[in-house]
Amino acid sequence: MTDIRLTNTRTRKKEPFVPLDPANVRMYLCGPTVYDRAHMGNARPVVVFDVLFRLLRHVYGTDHVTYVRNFTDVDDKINARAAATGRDIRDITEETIAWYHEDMDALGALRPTHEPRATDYIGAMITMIEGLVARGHAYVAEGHVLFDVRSYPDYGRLSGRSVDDMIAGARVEVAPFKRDPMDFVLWKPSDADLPGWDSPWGRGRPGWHIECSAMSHELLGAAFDIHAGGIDLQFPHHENEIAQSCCAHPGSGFARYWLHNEMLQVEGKKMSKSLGNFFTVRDLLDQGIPGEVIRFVYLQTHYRKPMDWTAEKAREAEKTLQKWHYICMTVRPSRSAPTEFLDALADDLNTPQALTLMRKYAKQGNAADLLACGHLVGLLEPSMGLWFDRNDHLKLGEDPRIFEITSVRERARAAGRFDLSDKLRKLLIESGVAVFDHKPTSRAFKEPDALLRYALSGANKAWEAGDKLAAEASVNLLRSAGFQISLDEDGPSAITGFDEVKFDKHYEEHMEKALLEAQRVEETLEPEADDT
RNA sequence: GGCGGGUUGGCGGAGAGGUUACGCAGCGGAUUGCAAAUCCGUGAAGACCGGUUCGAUUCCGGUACCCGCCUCCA
Repeated sequence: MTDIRLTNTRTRKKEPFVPLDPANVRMYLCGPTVYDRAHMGNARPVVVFDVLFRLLRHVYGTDHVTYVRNFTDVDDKINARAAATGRDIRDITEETIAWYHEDMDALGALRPTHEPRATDYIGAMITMIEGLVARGHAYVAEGHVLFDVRSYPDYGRLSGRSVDDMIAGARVEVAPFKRDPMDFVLWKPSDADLPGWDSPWGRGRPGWHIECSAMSHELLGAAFDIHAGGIDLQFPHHENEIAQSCCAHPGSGFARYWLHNEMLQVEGKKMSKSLGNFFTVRDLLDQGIPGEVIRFVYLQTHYRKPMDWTAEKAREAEKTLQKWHYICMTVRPSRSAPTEFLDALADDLNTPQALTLMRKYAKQGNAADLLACGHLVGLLEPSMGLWFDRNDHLKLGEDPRIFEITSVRERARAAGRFDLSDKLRKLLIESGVAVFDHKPTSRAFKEPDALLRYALSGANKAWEAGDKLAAEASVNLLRSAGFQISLDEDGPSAITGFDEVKFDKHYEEHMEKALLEAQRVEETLEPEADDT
């Protein structure tokens, strides 16, 4: 069995991963507060811990891993959003959850086993808080219930700070009713305008932190294996979760391995609205950057290092994935990924190393392993590769006409009739098919870009040579294929748009013509074939 | 002020106390009837100052700079 090693923030060490129960490995990831589209930073933990989920399923068995990722759908940010827009809170959270699913699905993240909503667990939170009060770890003050950090000696251990240190340089909110400035709210009163639930302390709502403690307890038990999230959650969120959970369930130990991913930057700077480099996953998807490409970029940086999102990385990733998809088009994945690949992932999720190995397999032409590895990290999946098909990279043979014409071309080339072969190639390219001739064989697939390259360079060359008619012919060809382009005194303009429907129509018409021509060529070749 | 992370060749980005990371770009070459592509080779690094060591980019200490958290934040 693959030995997984993970860096545990709690011990600051890379440790062998030993689950409490190999038949039910349990992990919890802090999910989003649902009031807005997920931004690029939100998506990083989702993707990297999705790889962990996949690895655990691979090692322990698909049915032996329970993965919980919550939705925090009660929070003052949501209330503020509702107040600002006049919308119903439930509308906002429902819509945001649907968006979240759309966007994370696009990134190839598997849905967790459970996606609990905080508002469905208010009762569990109240029970937990009652327990904390009963054990003397929490106290009621002015309608609030507060956690007493001094009652938990290990408070600060996860983040490596002591209560006294924190207070020293701190700008903590010193509410007069707090026994200690670091005490945090478990329950707070709601006025009539705010969402609220009846509780022993009056109508109110939970504070931040308690929802994760309650939900992880309900779904995973008092002790479970992995708790993950962004490093920014280390303090105070995770620290407070530990304090609550360990005090509510003494001796349980709560989560055993704490994993934290480093933060995301954009072009070397912190992502922020004021710098104008703030964007959501949806923004990138809408720009036409496929989710699979975004995922690849995430995986190319180790999760415990700061990651920089750049347009350049996306371009490189897209190129690599194009190549890989092409290589894998006709193969089935090998039964299991190579050991070295699993070892890379098992070594604290070394995804950059894993991708390097995939490059190696691609270079070796080892498509079966490449594909198997891809599936293990959520790449090259049929559902994710849709963008590849959407770009009309259809495999050889998928359109039987391309296959037929290509066969005729191969025979023509074998017979030394390059004139006939070239004629057919031209027809293919003008139809919108990319053609690559190799020694005896040839491959071809539908690809608008091939026509674009061919006609655009043709138009430019003709224009420079002063042949306006030829330039016009090339431009017209492009137009007929759905490319928006104009021709004026300065020559051909840049492409300003692409109409896919128009292209498909163009493709169909030209393909029929090319097929007829191929049949004619075949007749020409026939006698020679018989003579030989 | 406290806590934590980072600093690798033109760019991205790993591992390993001593041996080529790898990818992109560059350069050189091969191959190809043409187009497109493909293939091979190759230079280049580890912020700075000390220490440990036969030997450190890799371990230890310090300095500088960058980033994050300490207040809602993935």
